[in-house]
Amino acid sequence: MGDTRQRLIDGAIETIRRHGITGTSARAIATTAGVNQALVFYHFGSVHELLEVACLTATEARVAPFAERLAEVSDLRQLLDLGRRLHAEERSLGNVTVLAQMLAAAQSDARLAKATSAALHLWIDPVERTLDRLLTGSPLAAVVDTAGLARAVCAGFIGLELFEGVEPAGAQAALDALSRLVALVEVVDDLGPVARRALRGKLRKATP
Amino acid sequence: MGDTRQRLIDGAIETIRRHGITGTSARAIATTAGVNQALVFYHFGSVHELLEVACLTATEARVAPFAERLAEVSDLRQLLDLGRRLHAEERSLGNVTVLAQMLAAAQSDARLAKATSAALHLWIDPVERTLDRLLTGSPLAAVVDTAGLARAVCAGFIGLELFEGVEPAGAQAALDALSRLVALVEVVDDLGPVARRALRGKLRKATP
DNA sequence: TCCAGGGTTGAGCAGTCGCTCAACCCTGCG
DNA sequence: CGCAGGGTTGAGCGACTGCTCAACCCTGGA
Repeated sequence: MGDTRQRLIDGAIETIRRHGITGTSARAIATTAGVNQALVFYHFGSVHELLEVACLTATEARVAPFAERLAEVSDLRQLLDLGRRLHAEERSLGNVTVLAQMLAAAQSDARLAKATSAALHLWIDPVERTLDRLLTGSPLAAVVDTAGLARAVCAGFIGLELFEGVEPAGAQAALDALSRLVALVEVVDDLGPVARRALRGKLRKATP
Repeated sequence: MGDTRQRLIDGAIETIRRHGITGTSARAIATTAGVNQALVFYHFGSVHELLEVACLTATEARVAPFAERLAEVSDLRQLLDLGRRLHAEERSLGNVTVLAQMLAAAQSDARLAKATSAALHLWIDPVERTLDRLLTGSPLAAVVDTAGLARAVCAGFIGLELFEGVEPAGAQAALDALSRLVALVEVVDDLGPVARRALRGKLRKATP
């Protein structure tokens, strides 16, 4: 019966969400899971192990619907709008609270860092692949590093997730502003040879 | 004698940096400060209070050299390059570890959230003012919300700070990619009436 | 019917947490 | 000199931490 195991994973996710990493202990997890605290160690060996599994599980669940819709995205602006809608319409879909909290905890725990990195790439990799797809054939492809850009996009999302706790309105405003910025980039892409020549010239002399 | 008080603040900052929020207790802070643990409560009343002061102090110290150089920035690209250099040349200048960790902890503690928000604005506000200055007169000013954009920029920095622990190379790549993206935006700004008309048209039909 | 074994339980261990407190040192003022 | 008071100390409180363990329930096979 994997029932208790699953309840513990769900309990861990729920506990991190509601009380942060600092408020997440074996007993706290077991309580929200409605289960005896000794079962944490019977099923996972340690709280660390459970947290790792929980982080991966939570991230996988959040990434899934996002990755599906990524396939339908056909330009940069749609990509960002997708993120913005996910963030706005349903926090349980778009948010990355668990991952953000785990990243903070992983900062001082090498074992957690490895598993958290894996979860992080569940976000980075699909975004990077989508960027690769969108930018092939575009003059942007020559100058923009999709790997770096994907990391920047994910870092932004994670940072905004942390803002939510202390300044709820700020996250949405930031996403809106970004959405408009991306529209500008696309304009460059639309403008034809004159703009592209200017762009290349500018980048040549300005890029380090 | 404000000596002990200051040592405790420095100790708190150092402890958060080295061991994260989860590894930061009154005893741990006192130990790295070389001071008796009871002094935490004598000088600050509670660990919460000390953490709040430490977060504000650390953030102020990091913001100061950044804000100085902000005055010399004359376009968007220089702004991002400044952030990139600060991040690269000296972690103790550019990084925002303490703030990132406090934001994570504040997620589940309303009292911490207030002070952390204040520290957060030590970053957001100068960036927003600089963006306001850079964009006055530019056609970008009409479409880009500087408040939102400033939050997006800071969120990106904070997210990248968390990346550093689990994927050290990723942060720099992300900053490089962003720097190139901003160069594109400036190209739009340089291009004259044709591009601006296209830009306005695109934004009109695409902005929700 | 018995028994083996996965799953579960509450008690409890050693250690740490935030925090308090009486006792102390040291400096400066009357 | 005495003594008040800011600053400091180590001990210790109750609560909580990760984790262990013997005892238990329950189901399935012999």
